[in-house]
Amino acid sequence: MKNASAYYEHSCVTCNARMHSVFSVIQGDHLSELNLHKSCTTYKKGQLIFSENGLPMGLFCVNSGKIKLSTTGPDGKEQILRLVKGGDILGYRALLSSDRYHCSAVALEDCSVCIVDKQYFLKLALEQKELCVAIFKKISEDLKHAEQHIVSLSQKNVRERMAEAILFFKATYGFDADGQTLAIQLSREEIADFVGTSTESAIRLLSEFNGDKIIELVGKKIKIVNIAKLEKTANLLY
Amino acid sequence: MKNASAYYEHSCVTCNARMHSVFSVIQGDHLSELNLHKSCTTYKKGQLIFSENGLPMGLFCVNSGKIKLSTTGPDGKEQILRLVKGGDILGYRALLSSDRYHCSAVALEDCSVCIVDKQYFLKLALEQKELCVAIFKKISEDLKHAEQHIVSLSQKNVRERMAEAILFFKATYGFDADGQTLAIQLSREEIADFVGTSTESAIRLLSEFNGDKIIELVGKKIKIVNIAKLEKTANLLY
DNA sequence: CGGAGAATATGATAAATATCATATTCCGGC
DNA sequence: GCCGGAATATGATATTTATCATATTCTCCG
Repeated sequence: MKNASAYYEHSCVTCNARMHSVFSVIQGDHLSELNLHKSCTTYKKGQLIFSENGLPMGLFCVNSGKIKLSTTGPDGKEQILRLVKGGDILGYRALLSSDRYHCSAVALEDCSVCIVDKQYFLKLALEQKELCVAIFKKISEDLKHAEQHIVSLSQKNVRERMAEAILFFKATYGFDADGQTLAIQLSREEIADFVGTSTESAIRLLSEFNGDKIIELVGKKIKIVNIAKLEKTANLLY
Repeated sequence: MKNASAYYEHSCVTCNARMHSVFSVIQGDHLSELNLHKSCTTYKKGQLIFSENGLPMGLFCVNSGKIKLSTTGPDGKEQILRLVKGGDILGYRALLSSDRYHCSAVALEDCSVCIVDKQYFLKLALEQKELCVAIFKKISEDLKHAEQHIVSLSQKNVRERMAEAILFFKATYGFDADGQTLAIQLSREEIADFVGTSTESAIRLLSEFNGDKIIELVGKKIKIVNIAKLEKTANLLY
């Protein structure tokens, strides 16, 4: 894979993704100031954006593309912890707690990402109350999701978790134009690393869901054909 | 159990627990102001402090005592998500994200807790930068712990998770005066609800660890007699 | 002090899931 | 277009863990 990241120009003032991000509350002069403290980069599919144990140099703002956040377990197995899309911020936890990254971020498809200077972001977060509130909300949501994930891993079987995962992929990335096919393509291994199961079990479950007419497997893509049954299979609480 | 909570007096200015909390950064006039916006309550062992789906009315600051944060899974089984002690704050996630509680808080032993007025806390958090930073750090740490819990549940077996849980209890609450016995007493069911296993499996594992001379079961209390072996059994990464 | 219900303990069995083995298909590079 | 390695698929088996059953012990309360 050709993996050279490329610099490109993109203004915060006109940025579309910003409007869906924590920075949507920033206006006027602060916005052009923000623009002066960031640079833009593109990443090719598969490329590493930052790495477990690394020190954060800035805050990543995803302009477009999909990114996985994952960490390596004690036996070297990957665990996918979060999935990120345009409008999301990335690497904020390590930044806000003066910690190293505990996840790696890898592009799931070609991405464009801005990097906001660390000091400037921290200053802005403390000065702009609306931004501060937005960050509180963002991190609180991530904590809530993580704790819901804990409950699922702890109390649901693999079949339920797989159904839940498919619904989560849908909630996060939505559908292709057909309104049925998931707009994200993950390998079976990646799905297993999110669900918390073996690759073979993940493959088997997807194949079963296919047989049960809950989903259809179109190449590597997943089409949801019976969402009611999928929700029932997921044994949802929330 | 007699469960009437009692009001009592306790000043923030002289509060010992405060020095280990996010409010350690508050000083001078702000401190006496904080004192005017809080009230103190005691809770008996087993008493509910707040409840899943409830609306937060204020921020809880634990003065003394131990508290569990747990949520109910899809089939009614309890999941313990966090363990809290003196100096910790409680209920901040719902407050910061204008959400309802997604956990219940129950006293594991007699507790004294202060409740800071919601509006005042939010105002103070946005005005006092040091407090804001402390909150960022606190919530970031909780997110990190939650994500480490996800990795364990996903990739470790019950034996490893049980060993890890015992080490976590030790890290959170420490030992009794003998330097070996865990200072927290949980039922086997509560341990199971933290580890993510059945009560019987939890009992069996503890009994096995006892047989392996890793721990000793002194009544309902757990004594760590071979911490090196316990750490090895936990298959730690971090 | 005694008895009832809960908590703990332990064995037997069933169910869920991982692991191992082996095809089959897919896909990028030549 | 075709080759080789990776990804996907599927069966057989082993392992882990939950569930069910039944003692035993503890604890609280009258």
